[in-house]
Parts: sequence; structure tokens; C-alpha cells
Amino acid sequence: MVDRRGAGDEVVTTAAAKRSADAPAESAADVRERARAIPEAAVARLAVYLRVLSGMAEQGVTTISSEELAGAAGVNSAKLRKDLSYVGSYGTRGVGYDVEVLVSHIERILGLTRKHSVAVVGIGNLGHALANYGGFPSRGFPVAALFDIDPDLTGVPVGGIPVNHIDDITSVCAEREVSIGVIATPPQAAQAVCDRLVSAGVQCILNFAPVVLQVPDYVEVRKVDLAVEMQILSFHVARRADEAAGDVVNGVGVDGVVIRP
Amino acid sequence: MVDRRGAGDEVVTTAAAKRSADAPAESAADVRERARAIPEAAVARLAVYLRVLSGMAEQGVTTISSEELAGAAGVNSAKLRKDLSYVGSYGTRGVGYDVEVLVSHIERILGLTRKHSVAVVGIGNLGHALANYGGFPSRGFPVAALFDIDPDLTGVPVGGIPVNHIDDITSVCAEREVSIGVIATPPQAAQAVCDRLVSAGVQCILNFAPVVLQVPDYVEVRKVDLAVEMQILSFHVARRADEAAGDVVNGVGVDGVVIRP
DNA sequence: TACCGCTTGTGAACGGATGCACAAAGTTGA
DNA sequence: TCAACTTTGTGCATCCGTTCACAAGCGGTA
Repeated sequence: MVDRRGAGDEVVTTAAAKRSADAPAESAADVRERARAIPEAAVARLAVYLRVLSGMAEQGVTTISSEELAGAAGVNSAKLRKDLSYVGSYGTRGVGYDVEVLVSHIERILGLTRKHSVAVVGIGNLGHALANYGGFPSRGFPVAALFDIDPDLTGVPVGGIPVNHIDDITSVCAEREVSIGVIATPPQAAQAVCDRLVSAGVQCILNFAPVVLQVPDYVEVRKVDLAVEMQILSFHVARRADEAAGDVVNGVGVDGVVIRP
Repeated sequence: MVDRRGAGDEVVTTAAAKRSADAPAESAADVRERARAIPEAAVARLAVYLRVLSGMAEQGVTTISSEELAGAAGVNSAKLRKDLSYVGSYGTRGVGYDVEVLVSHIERILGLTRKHSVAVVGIGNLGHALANYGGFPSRGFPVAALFDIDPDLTGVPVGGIPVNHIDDITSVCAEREVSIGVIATPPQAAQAVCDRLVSAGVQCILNFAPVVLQVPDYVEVRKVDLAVEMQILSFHVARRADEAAGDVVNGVGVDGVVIRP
């Protein structure tokens, strides 16, 4: 663990030393400080490790080494160990990690000990799919509310939940304690919906609309843009085709740059 | 543009100098070399700029400054200019960028001058949504084939295209020149589907199944994992709640660390 | 033409993430 | 009990991407 404070740090800095110095168990303050230091990229990978570990646990695996877990998660083992070190030191040298222990600690760090109710706004094709998507509730994200602007949809149950009109967004979100809003509307409507979610108190938004949302600083937005994903793939197709079509002789291309040695 | 070669480079290295030294117009070799150097993160942003610029063009905007475009795309202007510099120097100092020129150059770099036919495998909720999603064809990614393992679905048209049985994946993909495969199957089936797509010659895959796919080096995979996105949001909820609940006095939390000054 | 103000393009500094390599720490077996 | 072996945790070096800051370049104006 790297110490991120400025100068004047005579304090003990390693996670292990800190734990034994402070208290036998980890204090809430420690969790808080560590959470602040975890890089975003590592958080995304932790979620992947968690999924893999859950699968392992179901298959009755009780212990796993960094090498095995890294292989299953598609990363190298050094990175995996560093990521896990952000969570804390819960491995046993010479043995590996206890799957259940690791699962519970990652869940704690990711905040999965609380329930996070989800509201989906925009019940079109994608909204339907999201409302019916089994991956959410099974991972602790119950879909608690659906909204659409079409009055004909109001009251119609989708995935077991009746659709509310978007005008009721504030009261319904408050009542059902929605903490995550999912925007699956056409792009033109996205910013307005976003504004309503924010004023309803929702601080985390997952946006499927191809629009850059403007939000206050305290709101966290993640976006999933399918067209952008496609275009990134397209870029790689093009790059690869260029390489293949290029004047490559004996593995050496333009400017004497070696291609794939 | 940064020179990535090793030692002994007496050659001219800046993009501008190279262009004027080589030829009046940019050679294919230049495009190829530049494409190889563009960081992945920049590619993703270029796709966003492209979307914003297309919108601008529709509204009749002909010229735009880096500051304006950056604002609309949600990035800072320095980053935007650096990203555009990977594409080439097509701005006019003191004025800005010509919208149409920029659009065509970004499209060229992203490989959008070719057609990229898409196959969707797994016609469940998500598959339906993807098959009907208007954002693909409108951006140059026509959905050319649909596959499912359920024989009852075979022949049923979804979004105007009849579903094929997954056993026909090789012949249909070859015939319709599919270059991008989208996996929208349950997780258990994903790896098998992926293998079949790869052996059918598909080299780019967009994976919605929560599984880490194993593929040969020459295949490009991008994944969209909704549960992971949720968990990242959850992490931020938790971090924020911890900060708020923590023993924060006068904006100073544990260990004297200042919180949001 | 010569100057002025504006905007681009890009070196250079910075910071964060990645990968390496090894000491520390634990287990197993004799 | 001790030695050999395995695997973690992490300091360190490296690399990549972001940000800063400013010189170069262009249009407008007198």
C-alpha cells in the first residue's frame, strides 16, 4: 500500500502494520481511507474478481491462488495481487486466498452490503430488456421502479413491476429508496430525465443514451454507448486491415518499423 | 505526436514536418503508422467527438473551436486537441476546426469508410433490443444476421431479419460478410458461441455475457458488463456515504485528511 | 503591409497504473 | 525441529496518458 499523504508522515504506513497497531479488527476509518485510495480501474477489476470468485464458491472451491484467479479473470497475477492489496491482506502465503473470505471483503469494499434499488427510465426495447435482466437482482441490485413518458404504459407490468409515469419520478424514487437511475430513453429525452432523477435525489446514473450528460459534481455518471463500442472495434478492424495490406516485407513495414516480431 | 522508436533517430519526427516532407497529401503509410500510435482511450473519445460533430453538422454549424467541442463532449480542451492531433492537423489557428473536414478525417481513422456488418447471437431480451436498436445501422453498423439455439425461433423475423439457427453460423457469417459478432447469450453459452464466431472468421466481438472470454491473440474483444457498471456505482455510493458518515469536523476527517476543501 | 488578438499544435512536466522481482511468511514432509 | 518449497505482499522502475503552458500560425483590421 502506498502512502498518499504529503510530508511529515512518521506514522506507520503498511496496511498490515496499521491493522495490528490500531485494533485487532479493521476500523471504519481504515475502510474509508482505503476506499478513497483505490484506483477506478482496480474497482472495475475487483467486480470481475468477485464474479469469478462467486462462481468458484458455487463449485465448492474453498481456496485459490493469485495465479489461478488471475487466469480466470484474464489479468496477470501481479496486477491481481496489487488489486487485492487495496482491499487488504487476506491471503495466506504458501497457500492462497480463502474464497469466501475474499468474497466478503470485496463485497464490503464495493459497498454491496447495502441494498441498491434501481430505477429504469424509458421502457422501450432496451428498457424492457433491462427490466427483465436477471443479472441485476441476483447481484444485489433489485429493480424497484420503472418509468416512461407514454401514459399507455402506466400501470402495465414489465418484469413484474408496474410502469409509473415519469411525472411521478420524485415521489416514487423517494418512497422506494432508489439509489441508482438507469437512463434508457431516446437521446433527446436523456438530459431532461437526468435532471429529474438528480432532483429526485438519485446520485448515481447509468446512461445508455448516446449523449454527454451534464450533472452536478456530486452525481456519479457512467455511460454505456453501444455505438462507441462498435466504433472502437471498427478502428481495430481497420488498423489490422491496414497492417495486412501495407507494404510489409519480411515482417518489416514502413520506416523500418518491425511489425509483430 | 511522440516518437516511439528507439535510439538513433535522426529522422524528422513531428507529424507536420513528416507530412510536408513526404507528400502534399497524406500517404497510406502515414495513416497506418498514426493509427498504430493512437491510445485506446483516445479512440473511445474520438467516437464521442464524432457523434457531437455529426449533431453540430446537422444543426448547420460549419466551424467549431476546441473549447466549444470539448465542452460539448465533456472533456477539457487540451485533451481534445491532443486527441485530434493523433488524427492529424486539420484545424486553423485563430479560427478552429471545419466540422465536415473533421468528421471525415475521424471517420477515416476509425475505419468507418467500410461497412461493418454485425451478427447478434442470442435473441433473448437483450438480443431483441439490440436487433431493433436504431443506433447501429444509423452509424454504419447494419445488423446483417441473428442467431439463436432455439429451433422455434429459426425463421422468425426480429427487427426485419429472420433468425438463423446457430449451427449455420459459419456459412451465414461468411455469406453476409459479418465482421463484428455480438454475444447476448446466457453466460454458460458465451464461450462456445465465441469459439464458433472465431472459427467463422469473425475477428471482433462485443460481449454482453458476464464471462471472461478466451480468444486467440488476433481477435479483439470488448465487453459490456452491466453488473460491473452497477458495482462501480455502488462503490461510489459507499465511498460517499462513508465520507458523509465519518467523523468529519470542520471539513477535516480522520488522520487530518481534508475532505473536499 | 504590418500589427493585434485568437486558437491551434505540441514539447515537457506530471501523475497514475502496470509489471518485475524479491523478501517475508506460511506450509509440508522428513 | 528444520529445511525445502510455495505463494503472498510490495518497493521500485517503467510506461502510458493527462495536463500545462507557450510558441507558431492565421484572420481581421487599419
